[in-house]
Amino acid sequence: MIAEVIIDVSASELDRVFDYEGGSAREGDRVSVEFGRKKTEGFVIGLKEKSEYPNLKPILEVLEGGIKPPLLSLMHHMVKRYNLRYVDVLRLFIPSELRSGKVNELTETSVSLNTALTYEEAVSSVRRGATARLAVLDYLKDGAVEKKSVLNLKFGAQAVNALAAQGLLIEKTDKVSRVPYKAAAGELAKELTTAQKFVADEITAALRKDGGKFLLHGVTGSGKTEVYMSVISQAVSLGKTAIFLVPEISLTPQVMGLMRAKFGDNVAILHSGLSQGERLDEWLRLHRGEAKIAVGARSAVFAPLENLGAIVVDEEHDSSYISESNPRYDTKEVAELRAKNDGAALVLGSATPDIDAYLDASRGGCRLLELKQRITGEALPEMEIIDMVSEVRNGNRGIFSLRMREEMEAVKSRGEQAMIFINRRGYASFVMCRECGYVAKCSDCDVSLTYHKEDDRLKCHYCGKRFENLHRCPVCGNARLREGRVGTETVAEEIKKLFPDARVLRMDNDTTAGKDAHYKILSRFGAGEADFLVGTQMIAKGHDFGNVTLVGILDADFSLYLSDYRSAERVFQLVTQVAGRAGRADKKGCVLLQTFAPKHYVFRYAKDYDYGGFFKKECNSREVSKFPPFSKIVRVLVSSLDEAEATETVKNIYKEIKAYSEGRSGFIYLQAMKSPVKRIQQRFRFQVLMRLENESAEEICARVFEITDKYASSKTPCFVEINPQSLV
DNA sequence: AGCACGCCGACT
DNA sequence: GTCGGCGTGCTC
Repeated sequence: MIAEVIIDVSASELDRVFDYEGGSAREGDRVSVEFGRKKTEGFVIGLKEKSEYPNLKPILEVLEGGIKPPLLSLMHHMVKRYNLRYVDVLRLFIPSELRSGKVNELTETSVSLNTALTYEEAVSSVRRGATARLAVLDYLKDGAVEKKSVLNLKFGAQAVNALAAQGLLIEKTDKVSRVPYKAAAGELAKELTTAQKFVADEITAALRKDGGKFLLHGVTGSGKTEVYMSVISQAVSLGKTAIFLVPEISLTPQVMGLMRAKFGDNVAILHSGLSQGERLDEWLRLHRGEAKIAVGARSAVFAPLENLGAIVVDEEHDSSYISESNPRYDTKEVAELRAKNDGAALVLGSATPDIDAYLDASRGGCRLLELKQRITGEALPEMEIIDMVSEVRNGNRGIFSLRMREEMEAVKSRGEQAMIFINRRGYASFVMCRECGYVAKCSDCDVSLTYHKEDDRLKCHYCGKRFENLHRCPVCGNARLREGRVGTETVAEEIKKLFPDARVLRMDNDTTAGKDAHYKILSRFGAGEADFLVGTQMIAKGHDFGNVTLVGILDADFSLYLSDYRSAERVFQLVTQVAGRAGRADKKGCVLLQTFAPKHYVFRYAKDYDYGGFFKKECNSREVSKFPPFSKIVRVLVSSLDEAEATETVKNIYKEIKAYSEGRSGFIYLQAMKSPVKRIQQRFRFQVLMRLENESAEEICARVFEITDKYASSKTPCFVEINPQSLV
């Protein structure tokens, strides 16, 4: 047999099939081959009888960790759908630890008495006075099996090794898995409510047949998690496997604990927070079929499982499901493909579904299931919109409205807690000269710098570069500098000013650098170590704190006016989610939302938790203006260190697409331009932006892929994004 | 991506 | 005369 091999080297020139003498290799095998005159690794993606090439080299070795057939078919889809390289997709399927070969599997040797001899015989063959050796034999006399490491520690390695050399002991070496969060425990789900049971039954019924797609729309606190758990355990009890996807940020020990408590060793956790060894072992447990449930962020959709029963996507609206770099893909689309191939049930769950997903459901593309009540039966916390325009008119130029301050005071005096949400980190979002208008900018990116008071430096939020703080304007020398807008740091400081004895915790990208930092901050807050938690969106994700009775949302209009068709949707999702943090358990909570646009429809619907109303309104306006999901936005992004080369390339690409667009329908909009952020990390960025009719998008994209690939080089990479999350 | 082959400058 | 610069082209 001839094997079609993709070489494991990430370069576009090499990303095609090379034929090898296959030997016993099978499809999906990871193999070692000679390529050129170097030994490399590769993946067998196909087998055939004949090759056009006369002298083929042989496959040298089949390595561990091959790709299972379902994933191989997924690879083909992804390569085509997202215009990706085979290698880049294949690499998603295999943990990097396995490819590098740097991380080894852990082994453990256990020791017991050689059963061919009796204890007495063993003792008699040991020199008298060899107390350590006799002690070892005594320890093992009743047929005990003990880890060698333990015996070594107790009696000394010398004694143990000597006995083993004499043949008095039997050594047995096993592979052991490093299982993360072993000790983690969570509260097991209570019995399902009627509503939960109904929903779970619907999904399980499909799971028994040939799958199907479901959108589970459930208000915050309606117990979606219990439904997921029930579905997954049904899948497992039918002898199938399951994947549970969560947004990047919510992969906390709490979630693990819950999963471990319910499924024990049957669940494997795949995420970046694990040590390399743990990651490899968890993956191998799935690969070998020792674990049947994979939990993780988006890349866990590629878990090496066969016979899938269910894929659950929690918080399906979350933007972390879309990979925006390197191999770009949409996890939900991939999950749908996988589910379809395996006849599995796909469950997308959210309190604020993605407009696309909800539209799909309302058109019958998938089954809509709803949970309208909180498990506790309580109402959702009351939301109050505070008009900051009138606040300013009344002379309050501070960060907090009067109402907010009162409520904060009240919460504090009752010994309860508050969460204050602001969607900007740092202290000031820009530093500007009052005299000449100079604004401090990053040297490598075309963005203004943010002042961080904590380390008295200016930071670039795009590339992370840090700069000395300015004390005078570098252009005119003026010392009068103005700091614009507030961020998490400013808010935290302001609270301390207002309530000098308040304990304030801050949570944003800057305070969560370390491993598990998220969790640490949240658990400190949960333990009542602070009265206020100030944070960016990361505080919004499903953590329950019973003592939180106030949620304050500052500057809720932050992104409403960005030229992004999705901004209203994002604000709605965020506000709803943040609001859901208030008043769980037995205490009534309230949500205060400060905005300069109190009449905006987003807030009107968010206030009443009226997702349906919002959806209708939003859908209408997008249909009228022909924005997704009623069209596709496609962008070709070109970047280069050399500005002239970048412009040249964009022009060429634009010209070809333009020529192609003429005399054919499907283009709503087509234009070449500078990217909104002209430079990032020293690279100049230009783009061709287009909006396409849904019907012809696929065909046009295929052509756009071709054109783009023609002009892409390593010096000036070009890539195509379909419905990008942000147009930066 | 590597690595070899191949054609022009400064070196014991 | 040779050692070595990295441009170009190939890898089943």
